Amino acid sequence: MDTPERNQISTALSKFEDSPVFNYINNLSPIRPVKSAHITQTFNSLSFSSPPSVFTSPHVTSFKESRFLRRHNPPSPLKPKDSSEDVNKVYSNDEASADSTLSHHNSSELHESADKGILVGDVSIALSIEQTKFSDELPQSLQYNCGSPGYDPPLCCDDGNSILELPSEAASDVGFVQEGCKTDSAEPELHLQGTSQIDPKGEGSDCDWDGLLHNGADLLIEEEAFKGLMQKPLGSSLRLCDYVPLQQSACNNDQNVHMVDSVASASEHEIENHCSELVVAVNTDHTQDSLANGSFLTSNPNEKMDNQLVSVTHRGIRRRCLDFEMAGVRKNSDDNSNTGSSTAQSEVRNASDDKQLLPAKRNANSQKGILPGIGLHLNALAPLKDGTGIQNRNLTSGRQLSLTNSTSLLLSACQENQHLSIVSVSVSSERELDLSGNDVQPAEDSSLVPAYTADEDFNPNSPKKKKRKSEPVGDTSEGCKRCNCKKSKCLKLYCECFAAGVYCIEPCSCQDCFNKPVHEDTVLQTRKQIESRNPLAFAPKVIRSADSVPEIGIDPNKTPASARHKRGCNCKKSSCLKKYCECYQGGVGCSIGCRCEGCKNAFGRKDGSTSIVTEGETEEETETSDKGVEEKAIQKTEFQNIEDHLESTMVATPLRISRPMLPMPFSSKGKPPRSFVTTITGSGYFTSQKLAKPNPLWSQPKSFQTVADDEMPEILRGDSSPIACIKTSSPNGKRVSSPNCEIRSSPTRRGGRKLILQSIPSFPSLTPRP
DNA sequence: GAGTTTGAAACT
DNA sequence: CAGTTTCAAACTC
Repeated sequence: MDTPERNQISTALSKFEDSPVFNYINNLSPIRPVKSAHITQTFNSLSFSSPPSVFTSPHVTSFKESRFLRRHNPPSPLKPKDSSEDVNKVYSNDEASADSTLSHHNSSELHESADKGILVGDVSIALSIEQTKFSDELPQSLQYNCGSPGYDPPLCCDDGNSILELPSEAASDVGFVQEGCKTDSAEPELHLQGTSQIDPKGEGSDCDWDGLLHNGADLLIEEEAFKGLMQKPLGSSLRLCDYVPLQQSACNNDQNVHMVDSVASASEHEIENHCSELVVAVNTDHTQDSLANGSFLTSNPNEKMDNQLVSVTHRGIRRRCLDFEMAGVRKNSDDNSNTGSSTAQSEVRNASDDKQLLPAKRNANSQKGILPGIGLHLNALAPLKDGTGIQNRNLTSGRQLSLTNSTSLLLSACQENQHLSIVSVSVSSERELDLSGNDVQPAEDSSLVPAYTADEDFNPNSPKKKKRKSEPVGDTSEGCKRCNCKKSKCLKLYCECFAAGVYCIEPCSCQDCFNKPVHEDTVLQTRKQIESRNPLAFAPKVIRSADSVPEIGIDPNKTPASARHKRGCNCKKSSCLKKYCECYQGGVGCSIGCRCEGCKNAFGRKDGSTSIVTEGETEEETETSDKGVEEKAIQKTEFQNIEDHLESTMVATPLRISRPMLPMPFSSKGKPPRSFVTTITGSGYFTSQKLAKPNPLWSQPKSFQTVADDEMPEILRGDSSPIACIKTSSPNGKRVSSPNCEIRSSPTRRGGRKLILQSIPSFPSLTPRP
């Protein structure tokens, strides 16, 4: 049974990998045939699982990783490490000493693996390719882990094997393991852990664990969560403890190990989804395990063992918790960090931790980034003009996965950005690519420099922030500076940052700002409220088809103004010739939807004469009435297309928290224009915040084109109603462009087929909420 | 930097 | 839905 099952299991695991979370859930159910999971398989599965977890909460992994990194300063060189191991380490760290030995290996390995795993997860989301890579790597990593130089990989392998081999026990254990592992692919980890546990590896790790425990709130949180889980399922928890000792006492306790793993994995899975859920799942797992391994439960001589178990469980929990925590942790961290800079805070924490722990900040960052992905990125991104730059770098770096890269980059780049990175990641690696392309493009180049600097800064972590602050990158300076809200608490659309879906950061001069990661909940709630009123509230105000000219499939000419303001302006005194006019500010011509008086918008007048300035040309052309009509028709069609894209994209993107803010150099001040610009390209949507100022008229005409690249703060989007994609008529009857749906501009916006939304004649049905 | 203008956002 | 108020950016000095 065992051996054959093992094979099956392995295959099954691979399957699971495909849909880790779901699989995991399934696995949780005892239904699944018990399998002695092969270590390798488990590893693979783990790796795979991680990706799914990523889906749930990629961020979490990142955190874990970061933590691990910290912990592990020493070893992690092994790239391919089992996430499981890492996880284990983490958990072990929490608890401790006994596990520590194991944790060591694990930790180091975990770090890498975790990172990878995280990355994988992210990647999986974003890129299938990356996933594949990870999967590939994972196995290797696992191997490495097992035999990883630093750590005692072999042991793990052995353990795993032994476990598998174990007959009766193994069967039961395996079953558990499988369940747990399955989803997370924790098996490998478990095995590793078990092995590690068995072996004294952990010793070094012990220290790490301790450090981890100390490390940070994250760890603490995890631990707490873990503990809570453990405790809740008293039986299970006890079991764990018991098991642990047993394992130690009884070297073989593969079962125990399995148990742990299973639990951990299960917990992890759950964690990914929800902490509470995780806990429950864990409990269940434990119970099961305990049931299966009654002996283990009973025997728990050594706390260490318990620790191990706990650690193991923690791992799973951790990850999930991490993910889960990410939000919470972030909050916490944010709170902490917030003191300094809201966005940076979390990053800082992580960074600090990471720094402490290890050199591989990247990983940590990436990890962090992943976790945080939830939401905050906006800030990170925003401040960045850099964001783009970062992404680019990532891309350029071509590290593992674009996602990972992006995440890592974001993280590194923007301390706060981690969140962003996540988002971006979630979106897709493609974006990054696109971004890179886009970013690279024109306008931002100028900004890029600063951005890069910022990025670099980010990499260094702490320095990043400083640099940012200290260095106002050209664009960034502006970008950095965002709002100056005094009464709105930055929780209203008055606040540019909030409106842009970005957290306020240091550069902001706002007072009583609540638009910080610390107040993420508040921010999200507020957003929801606002969106409930106006689904497009956070949508880019200006939808621009990519630059009309280049892009197109559509005649550039036809697109008078490359873009249109979603609602249209209502200018009375500015004649739409000043930034008071959102249309003008957005570098787009006024359209029929505008209620402006005396429109003289250089980009195009609403009367149709709108000078449509082809973006490239920027100049307004006098309108082409003909064009106007055609455009409208086109726009409609395009719009629909766009909507489709948006919808698809929206759906795809879990959270759009982050918007990379491109630092658009705006006019003199250089602040990004209020309105976001959304460019729709065939490839994707990007919404840029204000950053982009398309207008040539503006300080930077290029920005326009390039600007489009800005990604909307997807975070917000995510939060924001999915509606975004949908075009809706504004409440006012104004046109509403799909805000959220940001189409990622292809790397080459221009080049890409663009859907030009310009003026949207009407958003008929789609408008969800007028 | 302070004050004014402007129009969007929010409120009624 | 319209009118009013609030708000913060844009602008001016």
